[in-house]
Amino acid sequence: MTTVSAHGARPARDTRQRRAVEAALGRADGFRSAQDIHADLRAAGQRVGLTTVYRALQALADTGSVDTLRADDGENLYRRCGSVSHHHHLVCRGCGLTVEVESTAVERWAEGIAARHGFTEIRHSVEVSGSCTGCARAGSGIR
Amino acid sequence: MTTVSAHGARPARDTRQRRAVEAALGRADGFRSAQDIHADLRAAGQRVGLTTVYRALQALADTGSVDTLRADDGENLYRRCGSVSHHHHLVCRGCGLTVEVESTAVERWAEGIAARHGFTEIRHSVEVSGSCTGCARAGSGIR
DNA sequence: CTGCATGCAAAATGTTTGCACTCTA
DNA sequence: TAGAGTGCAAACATTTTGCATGCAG
Repeated sequence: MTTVSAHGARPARDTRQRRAVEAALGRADGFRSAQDIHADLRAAGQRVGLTTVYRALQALADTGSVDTLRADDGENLYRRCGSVSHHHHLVCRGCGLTVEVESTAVERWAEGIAARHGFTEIRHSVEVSGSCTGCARAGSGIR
Repeated sequence: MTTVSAHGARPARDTRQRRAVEAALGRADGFRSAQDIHADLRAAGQRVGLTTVYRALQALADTGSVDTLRADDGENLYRRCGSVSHHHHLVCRGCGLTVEVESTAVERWAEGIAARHGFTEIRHSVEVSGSCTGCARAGSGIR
């Protein structure tokens, strides 16, 4: 990490495509990949380049206004998230339903073991996935 | 995922390249990517195809004899791990030094919140990274 | 008017697959 | 000897980059 100023990046210019990406992100409930967003926009008649979607999403992530998550297959997923504070996700592998969960317990645990091993500049990622009630009932057509 | 029998896959045939990959994995301390292993072998004079390395690593992962981890940039990392039981990793972003940590606390937390939200078939991934004492001192030439 | 933003095409990455050949069991 | 394992090349999928053009500020 070379002098990265997390969160607060510069404002970013206000363009049609930028707004479109944000809107699409707002419309979605769960996490969406750049490609998903691109398809959504295209389906909605909005013409925005894939490259731009990637750049917009990246910019939003830098700002801290969207949450990032890496799917099991390596795809990057984004989601406009409600709480600004640090939190983790509980995602349904069946339908993508996402619940934001908070846990000072885990945070502390991470800090703790890291410190115990002499590590500094801690960063952690915690993802919990499963099958939500609906999908479990549907017979786990789980990914 | 279609009918995957986690862990105990079939024995796998004993070949030179298979052994080479396992050996390379054993030589390394931290996590290594398929490409890394391939380079290591090649450097050691061992001639093994990249494809084979990928396949061998995948096979080992299926067996459960190696740990898998996804790097920040999406690369898949592997490591021959000591404990067979479930555990997480504390990785140094500077040098790759890895410490295996166990935590029934986190396990329980994950199960708990998942259950609270009606989720079943829970799966979770927890990764903690930071800068180890050595690297911190060296002035965080952190990735 | 300045220069960040856009978008196309091309490049880069990491990983997988088709297929003929090799070698283990 | 049967069939798993190997390896090369080509296919793939996602993301990034070069560069000419467009538009916000």
